[in-house]
Order: sequence, then structure tokens, then C-alpha cells
Amino acid sequence: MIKRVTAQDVAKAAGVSPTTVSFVLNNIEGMRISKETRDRVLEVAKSLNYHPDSSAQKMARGKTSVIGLVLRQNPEKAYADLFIQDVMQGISNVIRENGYQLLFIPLPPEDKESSYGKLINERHVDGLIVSGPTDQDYELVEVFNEGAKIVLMGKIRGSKIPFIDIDNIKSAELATSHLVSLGHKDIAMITNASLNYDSSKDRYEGFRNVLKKNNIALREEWVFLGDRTPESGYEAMRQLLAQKSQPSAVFIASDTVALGAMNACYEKNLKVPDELAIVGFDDIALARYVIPPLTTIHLPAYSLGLGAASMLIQQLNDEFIESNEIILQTKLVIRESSGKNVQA
Amino acid sequence: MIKRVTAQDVAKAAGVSPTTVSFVLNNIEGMRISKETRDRVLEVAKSLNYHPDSSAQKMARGKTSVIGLVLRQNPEKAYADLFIQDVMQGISNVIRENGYQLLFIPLPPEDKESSYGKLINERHVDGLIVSGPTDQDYELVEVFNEGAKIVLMGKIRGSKIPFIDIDNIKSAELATSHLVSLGHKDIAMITNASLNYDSSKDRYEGFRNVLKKNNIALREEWVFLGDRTPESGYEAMRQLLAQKSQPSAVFIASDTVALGAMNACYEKNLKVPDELAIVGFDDIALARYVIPPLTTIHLPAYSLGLGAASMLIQQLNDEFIESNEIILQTKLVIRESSGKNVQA
DNA sequence: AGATAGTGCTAAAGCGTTTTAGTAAATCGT
DNA sequence: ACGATTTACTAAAACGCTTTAGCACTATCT
Repeated sequence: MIKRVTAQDVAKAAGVSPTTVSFVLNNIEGMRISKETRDRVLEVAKSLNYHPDSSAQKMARGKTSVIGLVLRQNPEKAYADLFIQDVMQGISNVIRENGYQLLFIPLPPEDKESSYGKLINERHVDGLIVSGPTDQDYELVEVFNEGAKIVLMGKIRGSKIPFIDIDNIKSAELATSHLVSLGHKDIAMITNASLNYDSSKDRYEGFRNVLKKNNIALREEWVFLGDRTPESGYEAMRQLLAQKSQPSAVFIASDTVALGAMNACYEKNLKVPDELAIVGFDDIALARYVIPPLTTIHLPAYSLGLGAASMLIQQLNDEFIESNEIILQTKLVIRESSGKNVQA
Repeated sequence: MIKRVTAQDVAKAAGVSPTTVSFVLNNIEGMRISKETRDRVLEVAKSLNYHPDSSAQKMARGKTSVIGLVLRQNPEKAYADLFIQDVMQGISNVIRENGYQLLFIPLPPEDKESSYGKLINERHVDGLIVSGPTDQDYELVEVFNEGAKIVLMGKIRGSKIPFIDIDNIKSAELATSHLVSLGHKDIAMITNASLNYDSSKDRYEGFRNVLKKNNIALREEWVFLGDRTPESGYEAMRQLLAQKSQPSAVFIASDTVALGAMNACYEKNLKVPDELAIVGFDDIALARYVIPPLTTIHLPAYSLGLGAASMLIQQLNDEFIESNEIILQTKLVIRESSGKNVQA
């Protein structure tokens, strides 16, 4: 193993103290360093190929400059949910500007063992952005109350943790209404995830609201639970298509799930949208390229990431927090999968 | 900010020295600690909710226990290339077992400024797995020669860096041969990425090899460059379809790119596979759910990740390295997009 | 000329662990 | 009963940086 070049080495070579090296390299204001000395230190540092040891900096500074993005999902699903990609971009942009790094942390829901606590307490991260928290995330609330810096994407009812989210109920209403306005009366639904997730519960509620308002009876046998994967959509659709009586439309609360569902239709030679209209949710990058292109609810994933990161950085800087609760707007994007008016 | 609980605090509360606390918590063998003391320390640590500061550990131990996965791509493309998901799973499984963490690092090719050096020298990571290195990655070779622990997924010609890869030439031959054997003579190609990447170059070469062997002339105007995104496939296909003379089949060296291309076909109302046969490459999780399901080259992404991680960990442990160069097998997966025999 | 302020730098403590070298007490062998 | 071992632990250094307090010197003011 090669000997590391330390600030000591630089100091010695430049004929100054380590203190001065630190001042120069970190551009500390208020500390007067002559231009000569400054230049010399800079030059020596470069010629020795000096890089400060980040762990030592963390120690000395008392902060890590790392923020964690925790996905409340199994690793394989975390990577499979395409929607998270845009979110990460939004986050990345904000935090890089502020000198932070992103640590990507899949945290399976069954992994109860004090994992949030570890992340914070072992000082791996300064703060956390938590995507898709569940009802049962008691520890998260606890850790937050102990002073941890956290922002939620999604929300936990009854907690004081700042969050950024969309109005899932309204958005699902938007999607379902679109189907109703096209003349559909027999509408099925596949959720995005299990009902432990608030987002799932709310999207389901929005769906039911619209049915009720239009005096359409909810048919429980037409409601299936997805789990954010194409597989789950495929399976749900196969079960749906195996029933005697069939809907003319289905609202699938996740584009990723819809992908699988559409394949099941293809397999059964069922034409989308002519024989079955489909509306998705998320507007993942791929939605536009699906065959047929997917009508869906556009969710501002990039802005969600951006907003969450900004809120977290405000917390970390102990700045005044403008708003603890941000709700972003969604919109319906009409492509082909929902088809034309059916009553024509 | 709440005062951290340190090993000192635990030591004091348990009536022992910090040394003992460390011995107990790390289960150091050879150090004799009585069961009583051990239990007491453990209990106190738990009751005080003690968590060792990971930065301090890194400092003291001289290692970070973090390994970096660097994607030689722009952040947005890094997340968009679906193939990487499976790779990450393979890596995650190995490294978790060995007590390492994964840091996900998108590193755009244009970012020349000594980035590999930073990662290693600033001690963010103990070692690096580099996916998709390019020809021009001089710094990588340099850093490796200075003693950095690195494993490549892909390869750099002429370097001694251990790598794990597939035989891209042979795999592309496999794909192209399939098309030829179905009776196609007019075959186009869309690459997975720019030809700066070895994988691109090799897949292109395999494609040409088969044409040559079968006395089919290569038509340059039927060759397009993809960039791992659906967008690039969509654009390429539109250009291809705008030409006067049309191929009957196309080999697209990336499933993700193929997704976009297929959408362009749909838009032009061109039936896949009847009017245009398509073979992809990668066998991403979604390939099976595409409409029509995609014939493609299955690439052992999970094993690639697993192998890379294992090789790296061997290096880190200064273990005997069984093999510096591993080539994994691929296979052709025939689904629907390549269609039936065309001469029938 | 003496007090005051400003300039350019450094010594040393501190961050929270791990680890080497060692010590005191208990046990053992003869 | 005395030295040799073993047992159970600890003191202190080390990791590589940041930061506070302060020192010596020069310039400025009255």
C-alpha cells in the first residue's frame, strides 16, 4: 500500500504549518494569507497530488456532507421502479450544488431492526430523504423527534416531519374521471402497491370517489394489488381476464405495473384501447414509448426530488423553513391507451 | 444538536475503558474479556443507544468499507439504462455479506477532471467497480498502477486491470445469425452506444462478421448509433423508416434502445415482426413484457455484478486472485419480435 | 514615543475510534 | 513458596484533518 500524502506533507514541503494548508485549501475567509504563500501551497499540493482524506474531514468537521435517499422497498424493486430515476436527478442537482453527495439506500420494509437510527447515529449521513414511508414507520418519527434531519416524499399521518408530495386522491380522481368521461362504466383497478402505503390507499380512494359520484358500483373482484413491478401487473391482468364478466377500462396506479398488464392483454389478444382502455400513473420516461403510448397521470418526479432536497438542505443549514408541507400539482397526459369516446 | 453517545460514555457507564468497549463491540478474538464484563458492556451500549461513528472508524481502521460502482455515463442515462439494475443486485449481495456498502457514482465521460483519483485518494471508497469504461480512460489505468483496487465490467485494451465481461463479438454474431437463419438478407443495426465504448465497437463488429460470412453487403446508411436511451432508438428508427429502401430486420444492440425503436414502428404502423423483425441485446427485465415480447441476447447481468464484486473483494483482501479476466456466457432468447422464418 | 490596530502565520486541542504494548492480579507448576 | 503463565483488562498513541486562541511583527494614530 502506498503512503498517503497528508496535509502534513504538503505543509512541510511548502514550509508552512498544516493550519495554513487547511486555510488555503478551504479558502477560509477572515484568515489572512499572503498571495505568495497561498500560491505556493496550492502549487505544492497539486504537485504532490494531495487529496484531503474525507473521513478525517468528517471527523474534524462533525458532518459527513452525505445525504441518504432511502427507498422503502426491496433492493430489486427499488431499482425496478422506473419512477425513481427522475427523482434522483432532481435530488442530485440540488445537493451537488450544495456540496453534498447522495447515498442510495434501499431499506426493505421487513427490515425492522432500527435502520434509520443506524444511518443517522453511525453518522453515515447528515440527513435523509425517505421515499414511500409506510404507516408503520414508527422509528422514523422517533428518530426525527430526537433531532434527525428528515424529509419525506409521501407522508406519514400525524407526524410533524416535513414532506413533499402530490395529492394522490385528486390525481386518481383525475384519471378515473377521464375514463368515465369517455363513457366507461365498467372500470377495474390495479393499485401501485400494497395498501400499507399511503399513496396506494389514496389512489384507491380517489378511484372509489369517482365511481360513487357517478353512481357506479364498486366491484371488489375487479380490484387488484400491484407491487410496483411489471410482474404484478401481468399477474393481476391475467386474473382479471380470466373472470366471466369483463370491464371495458382499467385504472392502473403505476406505469411500471401497467407495462406488465398490457403484456397480458397482448397475450390474450385483447386490443388496447379498443377492447380495454387503460390509464396509468406516474408518467415514467418510458410511458411515451409503450405500445400503445400510455395515457397517464404526470407526476413531477424531478420537482419532487428537487423540492425534497431543497427542504432537507434548509433543515441542515438550520435555515428558516419556508414550508413544511408541499403539495405538487399533477396533470393528466392523454396518449393512446385510453382510447376514444366509447358511446359514440 | 443532541450530544452524541461515544464509546467513552459507554465505557464510563459500564465502569471499563474505551478499549474494552471496542474489544467487546468488535468481537476481537484473542482479547480475553470475561463474560460478565462483556454482557455489561453490551447492555450499557444498548441502553444508551450507542452507535459507533463510522467516520471515526474509517479513520482509525484506515479503510472505508465502501465500494464504489461507477457508471461511465451521465446521471440521467445511468438511471435510464435498465440493465444496470440487475448488476446492482448481484453486487449488493456479495458486498453486503462482506461488510461493505455500495456507493453509486455516475461519472460523465466529459468529466475529465481526475475523478477516479478523487474517489480513491479522498478515501471515499476502498475500491471501484467501473462499468462501461471507454478507450480514453487513461486516468483509470494510472490510478490502478498506483495501487488502487479496481475491477472493470467491460475492458480497456492493453491494461492489466482485472475485468469481467461477456464476449460482445460472439454475442452479436449470435443475434445477427439468428436473423440470417430466419432468411433475412436486408438487415439494419442500431448500436447500444457510441463507438468509444468497447462494447459498442465489438457488437458492431460481430454484426459485420456475420454479414460478411453470408455474403451480405453492409449498408452504412442502415447503421445508426444509439446512446442507451429509448429516445435514441426512436430517432434512429424514424430515420431508418424515412429512407426509400427498407430492411426486413434490424439488430438493436440494447433492449432499452429497442423499446424506443419499436415505438417508432408502431407510430408508422409497421408490424413487428411481420414487416420488420427485431432482435435486441441485454434481456432487461422488461424485455419479456414489451409488445411484442423481445427476442434478445440474454446477458448474465446478475452474475456480472456478482463476479465483479467478488473479484474486487479478493483484491481488497489481498487474497490470491484466481483469475484476472473472466468472460461470461450469453445466450439467445427467442421471443416474438424476431418472427418466423421469412422464406417459408 | 507609546498605544492601537492590522497582518500573517502557528501551536495545540479536538473529533471518536482502533490497536499496540503493557500491567496487575490470579492461577499454575514444581 | 517462588517464578512462570495465563487472564482480564488499560494507557496512550495513532489516524488526518479543522479550528480556536494567540503570537510576533509591522503599520498607523495621537
